[in-house]
Amino acid sequence: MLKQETLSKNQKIILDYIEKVNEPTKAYSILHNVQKKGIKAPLQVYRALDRLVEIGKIHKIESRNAFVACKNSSCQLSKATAFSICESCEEVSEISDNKLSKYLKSFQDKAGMKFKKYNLEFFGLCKKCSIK
Amino acid sequence: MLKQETLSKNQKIILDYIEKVNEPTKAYSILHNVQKKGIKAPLQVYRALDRLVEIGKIHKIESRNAFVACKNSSCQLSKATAFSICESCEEVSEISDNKLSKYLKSFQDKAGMKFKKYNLEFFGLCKKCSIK
DNA sequence: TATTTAATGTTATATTATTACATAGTGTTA
DNA sequence: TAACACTATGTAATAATATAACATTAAATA
Ligand SMILES: [Zn+2]
Ligand SMILES: [Zn+2]
Ligand SMILES: [Zn+2]
Ligand SMILES: [Zn+2]
Repeated sequence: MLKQETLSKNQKIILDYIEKVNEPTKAYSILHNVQKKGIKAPLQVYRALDRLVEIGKIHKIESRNAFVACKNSSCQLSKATAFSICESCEEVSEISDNKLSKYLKSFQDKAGMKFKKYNLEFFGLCKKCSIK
Repeated sequence: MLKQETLSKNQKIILDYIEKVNEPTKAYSILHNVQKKGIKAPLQVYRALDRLVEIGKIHKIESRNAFVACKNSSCQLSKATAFSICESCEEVSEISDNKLSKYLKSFQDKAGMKFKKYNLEFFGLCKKCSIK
């Protein structure tokens, strides 16, 4: 049985906002920007974020404590994510590379640990920032 | 010219503690445990942590906001890190796999971004937790 | 309907991290 | 030595991120 696909009111409001801004967004910035829609407390934001991450609609950029909408048809429910992050302008893009994801999904730990998920973050300078 | 190798007093105290506990440790837990050594404020801990990360003596586990000592001869100064994390017991180990690091170091982004650093975190169940 | 599961609302609080400013040590060089 | 730069330190206050606890409501399902 699949996880529910229909979003609740708060979940919709928050996903809409994240998709609209189209760049990494932080929880409290989301909160400030959706207060006019009736969302008043951090917890309402964090609960929606948790759920949206769980169903793969958004991802958390761990090194930045920020959230982005998934650009990659929901990444098999958030199990395999990779991002490039510009250390100058903080632009983030989701990497969609079949070879890379195959390689990582099948990566076998020496200690025999079985992996269910991974998150990879690359850091560097984006094209714009590297010519500056 | 290489970054300075000699650690300051606070840096030594904090690195010693992290190496001793030998598991992911959080900043405020470090603070509580080194107060008897004269470290009184969060900032003293965070400053030392920043420096130790910079010189590759420790790494930050981004998804856990925790720090571990490097097990891998300093990871070329923190530029290329990979960890496995057990979602049940929270055990973390640093992955040392030549093929993996070669593959990731040479990974070429489609947008032409040049990477200088990466961090990879795998999640799953460790051996102990998977037989439970 | 009765039950249970998911979502919401609200207040308070915990946890993680930084700003700002003052001071002290260390090495370099004029 | 004096002036300077640089690194590290000390301290207080506060910002930013995230969760606990508890009450209520809505939706799903048996
Ligand atoms: Zn995705
Ligand atoms: Zn950039
Ligand atoms: Zn290392
Ligand atoms: Zn485990």
